Amino acid sequence: MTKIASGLERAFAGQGFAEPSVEDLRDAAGVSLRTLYKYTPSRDDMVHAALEHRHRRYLERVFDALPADRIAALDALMERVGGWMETETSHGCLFHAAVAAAPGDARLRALLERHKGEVAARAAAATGLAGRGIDLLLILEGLTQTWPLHRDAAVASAKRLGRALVEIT
Amino acid sequence: MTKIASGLERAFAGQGFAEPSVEDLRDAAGVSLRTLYKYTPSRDDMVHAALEHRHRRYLERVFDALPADRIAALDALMERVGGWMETETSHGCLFHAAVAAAPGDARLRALLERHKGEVAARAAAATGLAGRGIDLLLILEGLTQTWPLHRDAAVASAKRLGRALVEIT
DNA sequence: GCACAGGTAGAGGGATCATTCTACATCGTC
DNA sequence: GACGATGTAGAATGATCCCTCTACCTGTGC
Repeated sequence: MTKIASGLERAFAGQGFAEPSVEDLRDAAGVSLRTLYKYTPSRDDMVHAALEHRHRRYLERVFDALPADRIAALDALMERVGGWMETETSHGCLFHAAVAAAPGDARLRALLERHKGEVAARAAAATGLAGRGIDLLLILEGLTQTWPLHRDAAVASAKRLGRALVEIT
Repeated sequence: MTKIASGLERAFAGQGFAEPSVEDLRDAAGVSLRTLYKYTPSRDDMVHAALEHRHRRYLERVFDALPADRIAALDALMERVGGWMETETSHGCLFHAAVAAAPGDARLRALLERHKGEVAARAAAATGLAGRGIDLLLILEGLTQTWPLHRDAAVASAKRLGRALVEIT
């Protein structure tokens, strides 16, 4: 159920992965404990479901229908990530936070890898910078991490670095 | 006691912030529970002590005695961060991980802010790129986050972006 | 009108954990 | 060689948490 995943995502994004108890998660999901455990049979599964949901939402919101022009696409990309941070999360990347909270969970690590891989590929495709996926991912990661402290200045910095990357390509 | 802080740092870096029990932390610190609680009266204080210790070690290892030449300093900076990741942490930045684990802790957030501010200032000073602290911080954050997945390719990418930043300055 | 699939509310078990407290050992100093 | 400060070992406590289970409700197809 997407309503459950959506509620779980909101709870983890707002309170982190350690703090919310399963009863908090139940309230956020808006279902009973029994139903919650039916779709996500353990707390780890709740984390997983929340991240799967976020993955889809992130890709859609950040990469859909970017401008065709390369510079415009880069600028729009950075602005959308800034906008995502503004409305969706107060601090950093939820996938990295999840892995940091449970460093031993291989399933989570695989999900992180898949998420970042797809972000890099989509960024490279959207800007026509084939083979520069890692550079773009590095800028996006840097933006995501510095945004909470520097806000618009971080977005401006990411745009600057994006342009610089184009110039040396 | 620096021995306690050092052991705590090692435990949190290896197991994350949620997993290790206070008894695990006691073992890592190499003292008794009583002594541990004497110097760090709560588990939160243990986290704080570990991060203070890491802050000092990081600055020393990454920024001490960098080359005078700008490009050489930038390259060395990226390589040192890569080396730090290699030996000191398997995943991401410990300060961000700590804040992600306890999003409500204002003391932790202040420590993160201080740490990142000092990193940005030192990076700008070491490379003579005054006013470009945010750009450098963004690259360093991006490197730290992408290193676990891309290793040497992440370091190479950070060097490339550092050079590109110099070219447009 | 009824049976049933799937929902809610919420109490309870079993385990873990942070913190405190008691009892004993060690070591430097006079 | 005795004393006080400081350390160790580890049990006890009180709370929290994940997960299961019981008992009851609701809506839909026939």
